[in-house]
Amino acid sequence: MSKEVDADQLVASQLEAIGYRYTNNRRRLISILLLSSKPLTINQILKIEPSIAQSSAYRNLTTLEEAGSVVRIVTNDDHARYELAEEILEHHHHIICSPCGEILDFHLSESVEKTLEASMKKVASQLGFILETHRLDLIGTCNSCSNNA
Amino acid sequence: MSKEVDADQLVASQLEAIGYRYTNNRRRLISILLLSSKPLTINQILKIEPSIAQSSAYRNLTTLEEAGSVVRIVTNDDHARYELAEEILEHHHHIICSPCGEILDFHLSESVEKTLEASMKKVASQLGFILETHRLDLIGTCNSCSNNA
DNA sequence: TTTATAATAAGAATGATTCTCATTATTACA
DNA sequence: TGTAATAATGAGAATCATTCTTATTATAAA
Repeated sequence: MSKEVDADQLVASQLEAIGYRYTNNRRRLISILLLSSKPLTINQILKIEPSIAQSSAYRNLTTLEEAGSVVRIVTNDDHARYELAEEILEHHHHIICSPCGEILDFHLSESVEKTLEASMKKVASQLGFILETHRLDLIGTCNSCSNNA
Repeated sequence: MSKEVDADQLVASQLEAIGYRYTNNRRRLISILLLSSKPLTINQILKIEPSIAQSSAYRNLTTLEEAGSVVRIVTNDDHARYELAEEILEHHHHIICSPCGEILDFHLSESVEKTLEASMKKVASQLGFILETHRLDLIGTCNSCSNNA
């Protein structure tokens, strides 16, 4: 009962819920993201799977985002990156290398996460917001950028 | 001894440090950001001060970012926003309305902030990153978008 | 002042992303 | 099992925020 199978079924039902099909291109995109441990740019995805047309990749990743299967991440780097939604990957955060734009995932301990969540809930209600989710990004310089400096 | 004066002097020295001048356009941009309680898009800034050429606004905000006076914030909304750097505004976080892209600032209590910081330091060193800063964004729906839904 | 350099404004160029449209695949159902 | 209706695809055109170019103007140093 691999994680891959679960993800596949989940995505299938998420697409179906909004009247879309789980086509070969979409399966391929999900599988690429599943094998990657970090968010990927469109270019990185197309390098892995050159047979998908660029316009289809953009269109399908947008569709998968609407379905709630994929998340689009933008940073100051000018290429957006895509990764599987937290429903598939588990809740996590990003550490971003500001020189090269590379993004890695990490997890906070459950207790820190709980503390944070309580504070955020309070803040959101004070400001009249309905809270959907939160995002914690660490910004810094990765090992290889440090060495090439 | 207003905050405005302090900010002005700080920006002046930040620009000087990298060999740039604190011109009228740049003063105007800083003053607009100082009066705003939230990050602004280029369009919002130009609406407030239409006499600044769009290209100058982009160029100068980039210059001010290099100087460390201003921060550029990108979200999934496709207009970047600018606000004064934390050295001027104090450390804070953002709550973002996903329907309309609006961003408000908020603060976490010092104790929560401390807890977070300790965790982040650990994570960064484990991943071989030199940590610069962090960013916590709450994503949700603001009051007026809730009402118009 | 004169001279060198920085800043400005206008518009052109760039490039990621989105859109268009003709073609192909898939589903529903007769 | 075909056929109509609809969704997905791929190629390239279009869009639009941002950056670049260039000629001109302002500023600072000597």
